[in-house]
Amino acid sequence: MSFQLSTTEALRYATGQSVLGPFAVAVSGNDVVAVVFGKDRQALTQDLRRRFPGEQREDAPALAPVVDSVAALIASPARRADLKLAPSGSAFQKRVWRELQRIPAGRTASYGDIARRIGAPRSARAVAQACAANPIAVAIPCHRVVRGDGTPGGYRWGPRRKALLLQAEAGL
DNA sequence: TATTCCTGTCCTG
DNA sequence: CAGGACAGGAATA
Repeated sequence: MSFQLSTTEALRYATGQSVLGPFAVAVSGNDVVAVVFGKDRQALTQDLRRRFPGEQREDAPALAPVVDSVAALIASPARRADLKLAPSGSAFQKRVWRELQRIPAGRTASYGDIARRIGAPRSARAVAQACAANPIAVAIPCHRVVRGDGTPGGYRWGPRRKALLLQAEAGL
C-alpha cells in the first residue's frame, strides 16, 4: 500500500496528451509509480491525490522526457519502454502485475491463465480485481488480459481504450 | 441457459 | 467487524 523511500522528496508528477487522451505520470525518485488517464487536468490531479495522499508537486520541466516516453508507449504499446516501474500494492497484486509484464506484446492471456500462472487457479476474479487496481496503465499491460471465452472483458479506462491498444499491437 | 460458489480487495455501515 | 460489489470462471442442474 503505502511505501517509504529513503529520501524525503515529495512525489512528482506531470501531465501530457496521448492518442488515448490526457494522462498523468507520477514518479518517486526515478521510478514511475503511476500512469493514469483522465478527461482533463483537474480529473488527473484529483485522481493522483486520491491515490497518493501524501505531499506531491507538479514538475513538468524535469519530467518532460518521461512524459514523452509514456506518450510514445501509449501510441505504440508493443515497443519496450525504458521506464523503471515501482507500483505499490498488496503482495497478491504485485504477483499479478509481474505476471502481466510477461505477456508478449500482440498476445493476450485470460484472467484464468494469469491466475494459474501465479499459482492461484481459482482466483480469476481476484486477478481481475488486481488488474483493475493496476496503477501504471499501459506500461503494466492489463489491456492484454481478456476473458476465457475470448470476449474482451472490462477495462478500468474504458473498453474503447482497451480495444485500441490491442489493435495497435496486433499487427507486428 | 440460469444458479451457485469461489477468490482477494476495497468500500460501506 | 460484517456484508456487498467487482474488468472472471468452473461446476452444476
